[in-house]
Amino acid sequence: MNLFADIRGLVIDCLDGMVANGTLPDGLAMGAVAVEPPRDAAHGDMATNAAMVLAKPAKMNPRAIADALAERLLADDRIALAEVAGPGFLNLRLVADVWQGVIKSALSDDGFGKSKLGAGQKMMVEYVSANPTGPLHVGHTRGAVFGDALASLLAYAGYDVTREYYVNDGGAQVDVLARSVYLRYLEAHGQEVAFPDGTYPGDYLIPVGEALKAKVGDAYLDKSEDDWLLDIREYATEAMMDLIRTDLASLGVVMDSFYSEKSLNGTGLIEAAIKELDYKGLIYRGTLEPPKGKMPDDWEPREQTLFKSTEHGDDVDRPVQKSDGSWTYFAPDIAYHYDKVQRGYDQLIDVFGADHGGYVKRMKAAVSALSDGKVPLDVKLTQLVKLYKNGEPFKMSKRAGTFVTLADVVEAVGKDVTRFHMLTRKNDAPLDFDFDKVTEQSKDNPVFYVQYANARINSVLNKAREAGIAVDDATLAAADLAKLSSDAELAVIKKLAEWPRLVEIAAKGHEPHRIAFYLYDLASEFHGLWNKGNDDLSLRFLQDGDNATTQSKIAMIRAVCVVIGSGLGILGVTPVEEMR
RNA sequence: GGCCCCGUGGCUCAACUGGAUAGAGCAGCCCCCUCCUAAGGGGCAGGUUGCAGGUUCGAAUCCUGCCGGGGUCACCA
Repeated sequence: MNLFADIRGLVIDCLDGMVANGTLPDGLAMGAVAVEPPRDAAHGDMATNAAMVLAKPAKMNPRAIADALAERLLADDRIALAEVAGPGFLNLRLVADVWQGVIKSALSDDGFGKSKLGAGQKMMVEYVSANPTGPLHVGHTRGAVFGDALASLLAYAGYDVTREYYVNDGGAQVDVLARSVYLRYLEAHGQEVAFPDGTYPGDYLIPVGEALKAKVGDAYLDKSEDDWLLDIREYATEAMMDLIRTDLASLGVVMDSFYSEKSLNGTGLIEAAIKELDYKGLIYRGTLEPPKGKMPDDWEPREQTLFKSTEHGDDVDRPVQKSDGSWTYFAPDIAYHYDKVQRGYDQLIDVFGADHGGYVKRMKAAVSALSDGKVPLDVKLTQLVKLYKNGEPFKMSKRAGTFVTLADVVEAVGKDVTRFHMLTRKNDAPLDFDFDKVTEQSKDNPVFYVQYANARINSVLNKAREAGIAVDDATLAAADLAKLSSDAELAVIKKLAEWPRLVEIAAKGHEPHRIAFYLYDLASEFHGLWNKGNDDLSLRFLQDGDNATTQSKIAMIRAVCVVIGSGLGILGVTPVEEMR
């Protein structure tokens, strides 16, 4: 049940009726007609902009449209009041039992708020995709949390979602990894080793070197790189992916698939993708201009194979082959996205770190070209995470050893806090992460605030059970909900009614942070009502000696609990039943 | 210099994608605990949405130009 969608449907029906009897002209586009919660509760329960959007195309006075529309709406028994306000808004007030029905729906629907918006469209969310050369750090953590919550949100909104990780196991960086592991392997054999520039000196490779020794013994000692590079690369990459999978699991992130870059090499897939572009006339040999304004010292003109990405919105054409004929990094990426298109996805989302911002236009150009503009690609960039400890910012530095990994973060503050906190900001806004503040148990910590609401509800449920009152959902859904008629209670119910609509807005915008903010608002309504019970005993949830009223009130807070559970579920956060 | 993102009370951020009087939290001041967890709630104060134009019934939101902050910029991935 989506009350706002229902009422919008009613508005559209009324407008159609007005077209049918000649009040409105034919052929009006109704798409912009919206039914929204008002910013100010004094304006009523819902507002529609129908009169204002239609005034111009209909060449009519908005008030005339609004008046006629109001008359028709009032004929519906859900509408208690419809009045024209401001520049032509039509403010609606609904009869109380419509609101009370929201609770029934929340307690008995299978997934109140679940939407069919996506209509089963195939959607791929690619995220994390960190190089398999080491553990995940804080930046990856944000991308992982964001991508994962977005995927869950889309699934909740009715899309058929695949979560995929693109494994960059085909480039030079995995050779570097292999050499670094080889050094650790020598070290495991008791040799003194130094880590020259261009190798990874991190401690995390020590156990990999030791494990390699345990596996192959001295087989690679005193051998040239040609003898071991491929084997060790394979071995080390697997070890790193195990590490990464473990990191992700500790965050509650589970991918549907890992797609290997290496699997594109030597299989003709890159060639096929480039050929497809060539077929569309988008591949040519040419020489790029040097970048404007900033001339690299060692710039020299080179003839390369280029992709005419400018025809699909990019600023300059991009090389797919280096001057020596080998593929650039971009080529397998094109092939990978071509594969996504061929696998039949209707929409693609890539989640990148902000440092990949320069990559967005060419990737979109590639997908646009390869799908003939049919498959939209949305690239979401997650901004920097700024770390604080004791209120002081501290920089991450590999050299100084202040390298903060995903595992560090999860260990310090836990999965739930990490996830929720990272979703309380839009993806394109920088995020402060203060190790002390995020675990603080107070109101300025949204994680806690929402969890506390949930815990309070559970506490009341327990008390009710102890008092021998039935509080299972079926009983509650059948309670006499007409008893919920105070303004304070209706305010909570109205917030609940927004949930299905909010899910759709968040899903359409690819904006999971809206879920976090909504949950905070909902918790706020709940805490407010709770406190009103201190002054006005009739607002307390447990009404001594009046089980029927108690059950109706508990039905309401149980509905809050259901929505908090669904919302936290989307964010990947476990609701707590008790604070401690 | 080109491109991308950001600029909203002292601080950190929202604003339902163009809607009504721009909302929360923190910090400040004032109130509310014999009572379902006060780990909470209520109130006061605080704003020319970086600046200047434009588009229209209507702009924090869209367009143009500046200013400031961040990211990124050929044969790296």
